[in-house]
Order: sequence, then structure tokens, then C-alpha cells
Amino acid sequence: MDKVLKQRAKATECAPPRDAGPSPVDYGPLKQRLGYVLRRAQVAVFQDFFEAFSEHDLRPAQYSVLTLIEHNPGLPQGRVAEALGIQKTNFVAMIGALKDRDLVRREPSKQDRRIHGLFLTRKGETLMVKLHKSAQDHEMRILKRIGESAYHELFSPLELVAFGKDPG
Amino acid sequence: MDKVLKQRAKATECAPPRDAGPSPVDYGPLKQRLGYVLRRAQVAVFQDFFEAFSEHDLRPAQYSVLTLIEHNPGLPQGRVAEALGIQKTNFVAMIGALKDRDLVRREPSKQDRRIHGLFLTRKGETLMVKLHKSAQDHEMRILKRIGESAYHELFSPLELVAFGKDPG
DNA sequence: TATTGTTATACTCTATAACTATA
DNA sequence: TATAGTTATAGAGTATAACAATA
Repeated sequence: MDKVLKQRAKATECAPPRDAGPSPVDYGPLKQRLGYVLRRAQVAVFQDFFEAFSEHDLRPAQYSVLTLIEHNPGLPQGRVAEALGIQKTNFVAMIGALKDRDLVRREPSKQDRRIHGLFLTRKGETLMVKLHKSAQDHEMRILKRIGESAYHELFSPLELVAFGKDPG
Repeated sequence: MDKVLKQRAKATECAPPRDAGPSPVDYGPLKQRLGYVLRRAQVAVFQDFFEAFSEHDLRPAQYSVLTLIEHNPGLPQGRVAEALGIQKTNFVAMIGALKDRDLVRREPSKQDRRIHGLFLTRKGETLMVKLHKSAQDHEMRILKRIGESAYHELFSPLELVAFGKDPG
């Protein structure tokens, strides 16, 4: 970090030779690959999210699970997993962890005892208020970082890529 | 899959009750979370990429490594890793795999024998032609899926998110 | 026989600490 | 002492097969 500053200073001293620092890397066609730029962008956003949510000891996927249950109380476990693109087999441990923390409750259906509906506990509902606040703060940081117009331009085409349809 | 078609047919039969299939899931604020939509979009794009590159037995990250080496022959291992956002410690095995397949060559610098420059082998260079073609076909599939305008709208704001600066 | 949820398992990705060889 | 690269390891994330309980 300090090294960059030193190099800048040096370049200012010996003005003419525009050789400031190591030669930049040529990304070739990489930045024309949607998958690559998408991946790097996702990692950058998750990094901020992750730091913001470390105080709650929650990962992005856990926030998405809790949010879906909050808005669809009683939805069968399998349908929650499916809606989030998580395989049911990997979803078992996720729900287990949230249940162990007393954030989520599982209730077997009386009509079909194979089905286990998911609900937030009181503690879970209370926590969601804080989580949504943290999430909104996080969104605003990203917005400030890239500018309002860039931020708002992203959602519509991204949903098209992700879900194959417009925002709806 | 067939189930959806059956439900559609049934809904068409008993026209009035607009109850076609299970009630849709409410995503709540999730689709207003840039990280969530970004993640789902990235997964969707990688899925197509992954299928397209399975014929070459290459993963997305490996394609990015080969492309960077192709455009920066001799670049030290650590700088390749850094440019791609990969930790040097995890990069060792990646390069090892590509070297074992005779796609990449490592050449110790004569000025500083700690540094190992990376180069494509002949075989690697030959392969890149096919890889770039597969990658371009993949891009065109995504473009067709979401439309030209949505596709082109994405790059500039995504680069801002990912790298903190405009396309440049 | 099909569906919901489960266990076991394996492979990839990512992160940290400690090491080597060079400088 | 600092840097480039390495090893070992542990934790997530993701994928498949096989199973129990229920319908």
C-alpha cells in the first residue's frame, strides 16, 4: 500500500519517463466474458456483505433462507430449497444450524406427514429486523461505491440472466 | 418438467379459477439485494460455461488462468494469481494441474531465482484457439437468451462493482 | 410406485499458518 | 529482514447415491 505511494512520488520527481510501477496486466478477452466479470463482481459484493454480517455470525445463504421463510411461513423445506437453488440434500444441514440457533422451527404437516413446513421463531423474527437493516446499509455502501445509475442499471438485466424473466 | 405441462393443461380445462399450480414463492426483499441477484446470475452463466467446457475438461478458473498467461507470457506466478484474485497458496495446485497436462510451463528467472515466470506450452497455445471459440459461442448463447441490449448493459456497471473502475 | 426428507460421502473452493529458498 | 513460492490443513459449497417414512 505504502509502496504505491512511494512509486507515485518517484514518478512525480522524474517527471518524463511515464513508467509508474510494474507494467499492468493484460486481461485479454477476459473482461469481455460475462461469467468472469459477473464472478468478480459477486465476490466483491459478498465480501462487503460478509463483513457486515459477521457481527450476526450469518452467511449470505443463511440470510436468504431466513428471508424466504419470513415471507413464506410454513413453506415446505423442499420448496424453500428449490426456490433458492439449493439442493434439498445440502439444505438439511443449513436448516439444522438455524434450528440449533433457535431462529427457525420445523412443523410437520397434519395432512401429509412427509412435509415439514418452516417458520421463524420469535427470536428469528426479532433478528430479521436487524438483518434487513444491515442488508440495507450494505446495499447503500455498494450504491455509493459505484454510483446510483450503475446500481439501478444492474437489476433488470441481472434478473434476466438469473431467472430468465424480467423483474416481475 | 412434465408436471408443469400437465398443470398448464388442467388450468386451461377449468378456465375461470386462475389457480395454476402451487402458489408462487415470495422472495421478499431478496431480489432487491444486489448480491443475491448477482450470485444467481453468476451461477446461471457458469452452468452454461461449465457444460460447454466439459469437452475440454476445463473449469472457468482454469480458462481465466490460461488466458492471462497467454496475454502476459513470463508473468511471475504470484502476479498471475493476484490479477485473478486467487490466493498464491491456492494457485500452486492449479498451476500444477495445468503443468501436468502440459498446457503451462514454469521458467525460473535468471535475475531472481525466486521468481517463476509462466508460459503456455505449444500444446497450450494450440488449445487456446479452441477455448476462445468455445467461450465466444458461450457468450453468444447468453446474449441470445437475455437479448442484446440487456447483455451490453451489464459490462460497464459490473466492472465498476468488480474492479472499482470503468471498463478502461 | 412416487415423494419428502435424511445420511454418507467426495470433490472443489477458499482461508490460515508455517515452512523453503532465495534476495 | 522481506519476498516468491510451497505444504498442510480446515472449513464452506456443491454433487451423487442410497435410504426411511409416508403417501
